[in-house]
Amino acid sequence: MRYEQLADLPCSITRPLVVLGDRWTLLILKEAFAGVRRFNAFQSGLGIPRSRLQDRLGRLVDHGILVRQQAADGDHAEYRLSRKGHDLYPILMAIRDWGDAHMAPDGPPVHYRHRDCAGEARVTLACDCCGERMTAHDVVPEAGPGLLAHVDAVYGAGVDGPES
Amino acid sequence: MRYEQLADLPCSITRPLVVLGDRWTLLILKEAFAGVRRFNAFQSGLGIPRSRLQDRLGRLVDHGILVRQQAADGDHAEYRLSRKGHDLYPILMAIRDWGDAHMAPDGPPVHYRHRDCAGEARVTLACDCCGERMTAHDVVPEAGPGLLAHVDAVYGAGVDGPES
DNA sequence: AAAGGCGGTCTCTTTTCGAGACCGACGCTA
DNA sequence: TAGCGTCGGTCTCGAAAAGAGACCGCCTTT
Repeated sequence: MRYEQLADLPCSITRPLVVLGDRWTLLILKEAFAGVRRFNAFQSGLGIPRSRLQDRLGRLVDHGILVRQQAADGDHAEYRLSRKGHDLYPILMAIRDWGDAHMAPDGPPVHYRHRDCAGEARVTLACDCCGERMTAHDVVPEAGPGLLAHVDAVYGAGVDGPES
Repeated sequence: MRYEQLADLPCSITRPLVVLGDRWTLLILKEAFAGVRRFNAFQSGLGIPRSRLQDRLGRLVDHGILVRQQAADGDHAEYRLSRKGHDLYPILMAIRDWGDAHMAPDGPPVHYRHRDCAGEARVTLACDCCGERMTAHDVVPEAGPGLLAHVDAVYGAGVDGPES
């Protein structure tokens, strides 16, 4: 039970990872972005055990990342990305960038091209104010409102901190 | 043994995930980017079992993501990010962006500010040719050199495909 | 000599995973 | 209408991984 408690920490990296950080979840989402929607297609595409897939799809639906519905034409089930799930795409592209750079000795297996353009999709880290490109060295962490709310919730609002 | 075999697939999302896709690995790296270098600091910072931490640090060192060395001043061990490890930062920032957007009801717990600037670090997906911002809908996958090399390796070079 | 910090190991129990059989519902087709 | 294939989904069971916590040798400090 210790691991799940990490989701309560006031950290926007930790909280998603409690949901996404396991063997299969991000691979399932990768398939979803590739257009896969059906249970059996996920299963055969990844080789994931059926019971595991069932569990992971359920969790993603519970978190509002996938939406389960009946297909319009037939009557089989469909798992589609919600808006929230769709927003995960930059994460997968960031992983791909790293994979292309460090785990693809023969060059990228797949180009992710811009529709009707010679270019390719790339993830960049930049300042949303001045637009300058950034690396980890340029980043300074600073407490935000979510942290203060967390402190209030844990130690009670109206006090300065855990001194009592 | 099935899961590890995914690392052989010609996919730059799958291959990194076989290394990074488990409960703790990305959390350990998050700590590393926060400046943590010592075994006990990782352990107490995350609450990870010591044996688990030992295993994960070893794997990250094996993959050249962390480098283990003796500290300059004292004689304790130090785990530092290599260049390859440093390049993982956009992945963590992409996760954070999503966490801030979808799992931080009270606002971001932490701002990741640009040094000496009011702005904040943001991940964006854009075309490396025309610079236009992109989403999953704008991306068209296309076979790259790594895929062809993989086909050659599996089916033998000099043939057109798996027809033999 | 005692105490405490360090990275690291070992053991034991619980949890999760993997493989594959199995299920009912539905749609074909003979 | 009986047989067959496909669909999403469930169940069982042995194997692998995770969690906890004690334990270790080494070193420094007191």
